[in-house]
Amino acid sequence: MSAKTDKMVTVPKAVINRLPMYHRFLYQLLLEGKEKISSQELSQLMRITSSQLRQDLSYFGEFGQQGYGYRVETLYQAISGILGLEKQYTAVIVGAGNIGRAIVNYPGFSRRGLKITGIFDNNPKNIGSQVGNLTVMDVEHLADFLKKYPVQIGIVSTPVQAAQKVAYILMKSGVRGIWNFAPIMLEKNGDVVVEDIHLGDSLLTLFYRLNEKEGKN
Amino acid sequence: MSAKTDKMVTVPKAVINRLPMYHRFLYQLLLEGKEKISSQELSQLMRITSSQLRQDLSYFGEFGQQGYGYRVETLYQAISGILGLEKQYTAVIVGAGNIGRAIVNYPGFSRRGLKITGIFDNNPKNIGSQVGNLTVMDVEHLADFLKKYPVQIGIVSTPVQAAQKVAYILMKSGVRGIWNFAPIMLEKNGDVVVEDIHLGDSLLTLFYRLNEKEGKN
DNA sequence: TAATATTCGTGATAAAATTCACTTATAGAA
DNA sequence: TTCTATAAGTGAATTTTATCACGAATATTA
Repeated sequence: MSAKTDKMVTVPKAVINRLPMYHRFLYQLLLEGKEKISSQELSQLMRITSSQLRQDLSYFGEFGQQGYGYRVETLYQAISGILGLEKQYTAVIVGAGNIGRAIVNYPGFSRRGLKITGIFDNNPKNIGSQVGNLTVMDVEHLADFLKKYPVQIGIVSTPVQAAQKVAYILMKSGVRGIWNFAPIMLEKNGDVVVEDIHLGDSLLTLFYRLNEKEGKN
Repeated sequence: MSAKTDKMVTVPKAVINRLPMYHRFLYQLLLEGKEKISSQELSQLMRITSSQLRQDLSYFGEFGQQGYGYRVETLYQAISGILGLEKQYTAVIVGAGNIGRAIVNYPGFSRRGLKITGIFDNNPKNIGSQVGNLTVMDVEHLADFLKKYPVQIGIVSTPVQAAQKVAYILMKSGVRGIWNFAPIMLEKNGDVVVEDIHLGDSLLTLFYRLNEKEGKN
C-alpha cells in the first residue's frame, strides 16, 4: 500500500484531471491486446513525462513491478476503480437539443456506467419525440419524475437562460452531481458537485492559440 | 503599456485558459448594463481571488484605473482583442451527428466569429440532409472542397475510429487549427493547433468527484 | 546461479501558479 | 482645494505542480 495514501495526502486536482486520460489510453491498449507496458512507453504515448505518470499513480497505490512495468489489465482495472466505474450512475437530461441527443446516443457513456432514465424539454416541438429509446417529457414534470424515480446526476443541456432554473429544480430534487453544458457558472444550493463543460470557452482558447502562433512568424 | 508584455514574459497556460471565462462574465455584465466593476467585485462573481484577476490581466496590459476599477466595456473589448475575436474564422465540420449539428445550430459560435462553410459525413443517410442552412456533403469530397474553399479550422466530430484519418485530410488541406471532439489524441503533421474537448473525460471527473465526496461522510 | 539491465516508487529539487502585501494613482467627499 | 477611501498594478512570498535522480526490487541473460 502506498505511503502517500496512508498519510492521507490529498490528491492534487491536476492529477485527478489526468485520470480519465490514463483510463482512455489503457482502454485502447487493452483493445489492442497489449499485456504489459512501462511508464516510459505509456508516457510517450500520452506525451507526458514518465515521472509524472509514476508520481500520479503513487497517490493511489503501487500498481507496477520494478524491472517489469505495469500489466495493462491490472492498471486499467485499478484506474477504473479509482474513478468509480464499477458503479452505475443514473441521470436525467434536461434539454433535448442536439447536445442532449448526442449524450443519449453516444455509446461510450453507457459503457462507462451512465444510465439515462429520462430526458426533458420545454419546447412542444420536442416533447413526445423519441431520443434513443426515451420519450422526451415536459420539463414541467421534472420534479415529479425525480420524486418517483430519483437519480444521482442531472445533465443540463438547455440554453443558458434556462440553465440556472433547471439546476435549482435538479438540486432540490436531490441530484448529487450536475453535468453542465450551459455557458454559465451555476449557483449551488447544498453540496452538489458541478462539472462544467464550456464548448465556447474551448473555442476561444483555440482562437487565441491560432493568433499566438501567427504572432511568432 | 504593461511592463510584463514589454519584457516578453510568456503568458502562463493557466492564464490563457481563464481568458474565455473573463470574456463570458464581462459579456454578461455588459448585457446587464453594468458600467464599471472592481477586481474585487468581478473576482467574487467568478469565485477566484482578486489578485489572480489583476495578475492575469497584467500579462496583457493595464486596463483599469486606480481608485475606480475597470470600465466593463473597455475590459470586454480588451479581452475580445486578446482572444482575437475581431476576426472571422472559417471552418468545416466533419461528422454530421448530433455534436456537429449542435455546433452549426448554436448561435453563440457565430456571434464569436466562427463561420462554418461546410459540413461532411460518410453516412449516406446524412449526406444531402440539411443542417441549418448547410447541406451535408460526402466526406469523399472534403479534400476537393478545401482546395477550392480553404478554411482555417477543421472541426472533428466523427466517431473515434474515423477521427485520425479525417484529421490528416484536414491538416494536408491546410487547416491551421483542429477542434477535436473525438476521444483520441490526434497525431499532428506540421504545426497545426489541436484543441481537444473530451466529453467522456469530463464525465469521469464528475464520477470521481461524486465518490470523493461520498468518502468524506 | 550470478551478473546485468530494467524499471518502479519516492524524497528532493525545480518550475509554475497563486496569493500576499505594499506602493501609487485617482475618485469622491468634505 | 484638501483629505480620505478605494482600488489597480506588481515584486515578493507562498503554495502547488512537475521533474529529477537515485535506491531497491525484479526480470532476463549468460
